[in-house]
Amino acid sequence: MVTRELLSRERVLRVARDLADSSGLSALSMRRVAGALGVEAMSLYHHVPGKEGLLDGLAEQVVAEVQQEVAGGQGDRLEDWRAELRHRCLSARTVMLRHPWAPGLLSTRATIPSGLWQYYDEVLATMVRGGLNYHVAHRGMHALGSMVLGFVQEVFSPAAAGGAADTDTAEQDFEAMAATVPHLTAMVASEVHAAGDDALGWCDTDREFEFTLDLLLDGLERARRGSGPGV
Amino acid sequence: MVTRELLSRERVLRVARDLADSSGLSALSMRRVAGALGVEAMSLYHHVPGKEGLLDGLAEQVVAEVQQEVAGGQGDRLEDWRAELRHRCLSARTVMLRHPWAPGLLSTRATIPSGLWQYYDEVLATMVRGGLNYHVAHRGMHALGSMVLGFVQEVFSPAAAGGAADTDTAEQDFEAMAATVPHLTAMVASEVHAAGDDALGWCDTDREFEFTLDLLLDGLERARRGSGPGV
DNA sequence: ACCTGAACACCGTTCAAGT
DNA sequence: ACCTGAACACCGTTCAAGT
Repeated sequence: MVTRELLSRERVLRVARDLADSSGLSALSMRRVAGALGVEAMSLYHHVPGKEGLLDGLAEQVVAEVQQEVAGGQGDRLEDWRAELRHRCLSARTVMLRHPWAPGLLSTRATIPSGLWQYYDEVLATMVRGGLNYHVAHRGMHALGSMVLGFVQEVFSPAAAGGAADTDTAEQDFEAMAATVPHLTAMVASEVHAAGDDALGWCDTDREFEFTLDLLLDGLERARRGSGPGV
Repeated sequence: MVTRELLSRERVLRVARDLADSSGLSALSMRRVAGALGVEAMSLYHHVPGKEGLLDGLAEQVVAEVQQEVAGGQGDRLEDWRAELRHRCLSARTVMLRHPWAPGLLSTRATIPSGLWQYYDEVLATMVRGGLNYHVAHRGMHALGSMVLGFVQEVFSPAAAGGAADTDTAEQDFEAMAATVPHLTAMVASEVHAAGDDALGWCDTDREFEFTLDLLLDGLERARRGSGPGV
């Protein structure tokens, strides 16, 4: 009889990632992952809270991989904020090309992978360091959207996943947030204050959408006139 | 006994859309759709080629709905290309807000909904009419990406859906394309010619990604200096 | 032609049982 | 504690049978 390596959350997620890489997301079943580990499907439940939990773990793993890629590409932090964000987007993109299923996975998660808060806080910090005020930075976050994750989409729309949006969360642990994602917290505070009484309007998605749209259209107009980024 | 309305592809798709609206994409099963129609699951196969075919039909239906929204919003074609594209993006967006599952569905289809070719041809035509040459227009198509569909993502990455990319299709029915999507055909021809010997490089996705990225970063830099679109 | 019942090969997950 | 077998409630789809 062969001494089998012990099962673990890490081992389950690693095998799941490899299976997705080789056969696509749709081939990811509990039974299939278990099979690849030489184990019964039910054994997975001791290391992962069900299928949805496994997918959440996979999403977090991808975010971590992006962070590694960003850090690995260069030791020092780039001085120019645009260069830094550019590096981040391109690094993220190589990760997404490695895992073509990742954008689809990330965009359908009902809950945001925990590591992503920190990631976005870093993106925001880069903008603020570059001299963007919170308002412009806020729009910048929407505009770059999931470009900082290496693909183009409004990353998380829980409604799309079939779940209801949880609007309370943001306020709920506001203080806990301040410690771990200081820039995001400050931005939200600043934007809510600027919105005045209309607290719900602090993140007017329609307006963000139009901002991004105009950014692109204006850029294309400049390219048309031959003064855009290297064509 | 009740005289039952005859089943039809249209009726199946309509009920499927309503079911997705009310319960999300994950609730869409052949058995559930059939149940909503008061019929057995197997009956659907006479009007729709399986589950995947039903989802394809749903995707086409959404594209058609976008076209209707674009046309309904205004009788005449807007004179300014930017205003026209802006109208298109915002119209598409209201459709996506109506069907939150649509972006996720569209982005995971293995084959492109047929109506979309025409739609994109119209977008391209608008750019060309506006004075963008094919090269800039090509980049514009990538930059606006799925914004013209009301959400932000590189729309179709068949690889993400678990299927292999079909690189032959584009050349295969090139001549048939010329009739139905003249602008797209002309653009492809122009870009392939410009790429010279490196025929594979006519659509260098990496370069398109960077172009869009720089468009956004440059726009944000302008906003930082206070000269961007209305902040 | 259109619809159906039974059947097949899969799912995710629960639960009581093993070690 | 960790893993398992059997079972349950679901899937998509095939196929022979009905009308």
